Amino acid sequence: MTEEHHSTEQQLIDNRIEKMARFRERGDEPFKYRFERTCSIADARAAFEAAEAGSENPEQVTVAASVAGRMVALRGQGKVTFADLRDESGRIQVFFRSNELGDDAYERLKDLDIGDFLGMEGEVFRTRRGEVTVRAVTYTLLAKSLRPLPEKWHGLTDVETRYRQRYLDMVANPEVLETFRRRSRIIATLRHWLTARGFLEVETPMLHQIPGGATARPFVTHHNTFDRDFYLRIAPELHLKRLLVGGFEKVFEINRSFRNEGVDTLHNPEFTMMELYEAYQDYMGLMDETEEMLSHVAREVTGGTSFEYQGQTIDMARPWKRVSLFEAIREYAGIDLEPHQNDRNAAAELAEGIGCVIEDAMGYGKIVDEVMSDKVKPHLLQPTFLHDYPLEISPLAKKKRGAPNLTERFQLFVAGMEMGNAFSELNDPIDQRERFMDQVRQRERGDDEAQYLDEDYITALEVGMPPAAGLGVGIDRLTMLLTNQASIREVILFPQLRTVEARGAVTLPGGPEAAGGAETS
RNA sequence: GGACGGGUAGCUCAGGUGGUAGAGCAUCGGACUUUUAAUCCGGUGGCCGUGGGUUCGAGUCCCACCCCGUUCACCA
Repeated sequence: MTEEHHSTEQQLIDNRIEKMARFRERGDEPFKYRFERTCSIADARAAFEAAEAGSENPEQVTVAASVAGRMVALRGQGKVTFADLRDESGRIQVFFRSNELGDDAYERLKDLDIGDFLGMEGEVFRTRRGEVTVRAVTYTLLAKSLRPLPEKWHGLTDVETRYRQRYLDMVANPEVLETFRRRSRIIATLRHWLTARGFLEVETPMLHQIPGGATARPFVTHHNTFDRDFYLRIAPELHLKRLLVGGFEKVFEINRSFRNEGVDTLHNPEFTMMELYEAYQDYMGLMDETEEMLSHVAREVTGGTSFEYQGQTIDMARPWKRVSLFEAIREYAGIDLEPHQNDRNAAAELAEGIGCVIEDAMGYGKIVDEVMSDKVKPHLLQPTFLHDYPLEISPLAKKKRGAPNLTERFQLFVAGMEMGNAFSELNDPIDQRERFMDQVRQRERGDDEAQYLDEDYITALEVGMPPAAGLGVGIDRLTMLLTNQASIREVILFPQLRTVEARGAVTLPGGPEAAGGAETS
């Protein structure tokens, strides 16, 4: 052995590079520029089957077709070779025969590998074994694949590789494509439903000077020429409501928010939210609309309102259960926190009595929230609205009519997951300032998730915002529900994982050392 | 951050009590003109996650660390 040590993987790659080089030596560029297909693979199959069905001699039917796709299997058998070709529409068997292609072209099949993209002109026919197949009249290599694909039978199961190299996951596990098609359809359906009802789709900043609209820790980033820090938004809420001040009456945004919190099966640092705001509406009216909208989406993407989620049957048919937060706590936790709104310690004692972990820093609102999360949420399998939340954990919601310690707020739960959050929007600037000040006091007491005072937002409310209701829906979780996935990472194309040292890693431009070096405009 | 499970060939996985690292698929060579997890014959291929330690000897035992998954805590 005179050569230096090569890994198995490198040997497999070297083989393919040599094959690629042979194409070049023959003057056949292994990475083509264009190929004229006459049809997709699914259409080729459909056209053939239609012709066959309409023929008196079905055995003799052939249909001409040019198709292209990735070769995903190869079965050589001497002077004939079978392969499987796949495009986005489906898979079809292709057939190469020595005496039809000629010896030279047939020999060159040896320089093809699984994973290569091929284009071919051929005749669709049915083999003796009954499989619809394209017989190649000519074929051409469209793009060479230089790395081996995962094994054909077991595919790719290693979750880490599936997430880090999603393209391999997609090639090896076609059902992954289906999950993300459905995600796209969920979003398209929502968008269509909203725009059809007069909602205007808008885009508001993701770089915020003051992170607001939610209780969460933000990511910090830095603008060089302004020489100041920005925060990646934790919610679009405050900007969307400024648009109601400005004169839009129905707006929505579907895009990413970022929260610098833990990662688990329900949380990714960047996630997609749909938020909508509707002037002259309140939270009860919005509950009706939420029901209508989401049951419509479920029907559009699953074919019905009833479907399986992780072994449970979920039924999204209207109407959905509506129960006040305190009633739900009485029902599922067996304690009544409602009478203790001015006695935080009594509430804490009751909560601890049923096994909840209550910290000293937690106020009444957080205790209620804790009990709900711990004892109520897991029971809410069928779509359920909990409504009327404590004031102190709802700083952007209007006080409930006739119950000023509560807010007109609801959350939607399905399959034990929080899916949505909504309220009658607080539009009294004096009240809003007080609520913000209360948050600021909580922050000063060490709660780093408490909200910041946003003076400009108060100014906007002072200009005047119409009564309105707003809703946020977690699109990733909605997608989990409607694709029967247990982890949020299965519905995010490129979920965030810890970085590992990449092979051939390069230093990124624009880093601290490179600052000022690269002029880009 | 804690607990539990995992990391062995390109992929999927085996490797009782420590003793030269295995299979299937893929790959390479050969046979084969209707196969489809094609078949048959032969071959190549390994920093056993990383770094220490114990030992004559470590994939295996000990310690630390890295990464992934589940879960608890926190959160949406």
